[in-house]
Amino acid sequence: MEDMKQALKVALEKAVAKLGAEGVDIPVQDVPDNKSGDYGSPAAFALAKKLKKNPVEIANDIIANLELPKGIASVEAVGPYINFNVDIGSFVQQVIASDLKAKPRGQKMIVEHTSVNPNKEAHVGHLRNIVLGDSTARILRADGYEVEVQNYIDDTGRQAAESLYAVEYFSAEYDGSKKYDHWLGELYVALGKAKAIGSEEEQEKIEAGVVEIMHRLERGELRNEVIEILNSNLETYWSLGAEYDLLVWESNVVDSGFMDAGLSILKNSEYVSTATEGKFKDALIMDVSEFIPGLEEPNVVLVRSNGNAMYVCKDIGYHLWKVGALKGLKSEVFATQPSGKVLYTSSVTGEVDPDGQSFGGGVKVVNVIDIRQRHPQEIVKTALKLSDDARGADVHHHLAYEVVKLEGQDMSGRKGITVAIDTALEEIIKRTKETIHEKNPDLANSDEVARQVGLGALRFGMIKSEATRIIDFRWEQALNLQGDSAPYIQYAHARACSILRAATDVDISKADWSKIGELELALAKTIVKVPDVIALAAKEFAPHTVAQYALDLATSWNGYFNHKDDEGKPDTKVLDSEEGLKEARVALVMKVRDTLAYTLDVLGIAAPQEM
RNA sequence: GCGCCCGUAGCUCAGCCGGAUAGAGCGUUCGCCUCCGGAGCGAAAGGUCACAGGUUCGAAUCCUGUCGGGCGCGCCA
Repeated sequence: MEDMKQALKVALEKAVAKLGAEGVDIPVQDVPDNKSGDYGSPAAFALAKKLKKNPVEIANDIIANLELPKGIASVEAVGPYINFNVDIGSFVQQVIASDLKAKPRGQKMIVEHTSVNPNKEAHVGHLRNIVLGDSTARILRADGYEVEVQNYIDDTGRQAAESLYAVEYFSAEYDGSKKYDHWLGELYVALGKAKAIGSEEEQEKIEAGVVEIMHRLERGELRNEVIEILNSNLETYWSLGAEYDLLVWESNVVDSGFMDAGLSILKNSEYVSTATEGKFKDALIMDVSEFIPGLEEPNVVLVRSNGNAMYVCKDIGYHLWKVGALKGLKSEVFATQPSGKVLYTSSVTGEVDPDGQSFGGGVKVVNVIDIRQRHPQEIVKTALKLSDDARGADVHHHLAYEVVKLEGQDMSGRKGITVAIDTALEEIIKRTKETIHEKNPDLANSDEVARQVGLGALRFGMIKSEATRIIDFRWEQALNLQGDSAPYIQYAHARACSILRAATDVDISKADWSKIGELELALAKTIVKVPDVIALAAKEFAPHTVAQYALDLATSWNGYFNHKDDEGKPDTKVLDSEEGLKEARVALVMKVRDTLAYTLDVLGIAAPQEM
């Protein structure tokens, strides 16, 4: 059905060819609401020079030579524009019958998101990452890709070490009175404070303690301690509806030899060399100047002159594995997630691709990482290019998102100036419960619905605008359940469900499509855009386009629902419609409901039937 | 200094691979439940699309420059 524009394009190109202008690309677009026609083309403008005629004349010439494709009722020239009217009945009927979902492509995309340091509770800055990543994964899946979601666990980093040392330093004992990661986060912040205000000896003591923990982490001695934190974090991620295929631990990337193997590969590149003189003497450096603009220094250090590899080498090794240039990451079952999907984890004691799984080796990797990490991401990307991978630059996409501020202020996990995801979710669900109590006190499963609506609102706020926008997290705004929000869309869906509950005895096979009109057509024209919207969002890794579309569709449906005639009386009452029209309208409402639910699902937002 | 991102209504944002009068939400004002759900709908008011050039039949959209704001550019992670 989305082929309508394509069909018009072909028809126009044929007509244009007859006029002596072959091989011209003819655009077909939506017609603005105030003009007559459903689809239109400004083709005449482009041909004016070539044919040496004025556009209005050309438009008429084209129309004279045009064979209307099936489903088009009429064509007219509106000034220089060529506008088409579809056959309303057959168009709407076809939209309703069409499958809006993409076919499988047989290609695997690897999406890495979350990747929160396992040392504290996740906050609303991380929320943006998780929601963006999870939505992107869902969009890619909807566009026909197989998607493997990975969550990278930095188990050898300083942050985890600080938190674990803080427990020791304060001789703290976990008593279960609060969530483990929250408890640990407080100790982490307290340790930072103790270090900042402590005496020199105290600072040295803390530093020595942290370093010792780091060594133990590197030796893998504290895996269980990290798992405890991770489990606590996972509760949060799962509560958001995010799930993963594989946890990849940094220490396992090293154990698997990917870092060394990656360096071996890179050493074959003419851009990588060991400096024999100058400030990088004895260090392994990579010349990135051809690939990354805006650097004063063209070289980046991969291995220090003392022989220690830079952090980015681990990332390079990991990514070479992601794209299939390295193999052999061992893994095993880690947990069963809320949906029942099994989560695997990298592990030295596991095996390569257990249970018939096939991890890694994606045609493309998408990394959801904040925009400040752009530079190291560029280095990884450059390394992939230099690794002789024929697919070149396109294998790596950094989905860079701007930071989240808190009431206009910078957040800081280190200083504890944050709002935890758990807290935000709890608050918004509380607010939603109040709203339900007020508007629909008899709602049966109100707790679950409140969770779905509250979570939806929270997620939607994170993806409704472009990733390149700074988000200012403000409570007043976050707790608002009206307007440009998920509840608005969910409400539209619930309304459609409400009608359909009362329409169970309607036999839609008795629909008389000749009875429907412009109002139904407008709705159908919005519905039919879904595949294009999903495809564009997948191509550009832009979840916000789906969010904006969902709002459009809900608006379109709400407008239809509330439509009144010239005397101010409702004229779109589905169930009060005459025979034939009623059935057609019910069929359309079903399509609206399904499409709203589908787009919400692609955004990871539930569509309750009542709210 | 160089590079990247952002600048559209009072505020928060869509629109940006060029097309017809620049669209929402919040806020303000007015109206709409004897009508399938008012978390909704309709209307009013609110815009030199930062500024200046350029390309084009046509520019919020593409190019150049300027001005504001943010971020990045380490033998840190």
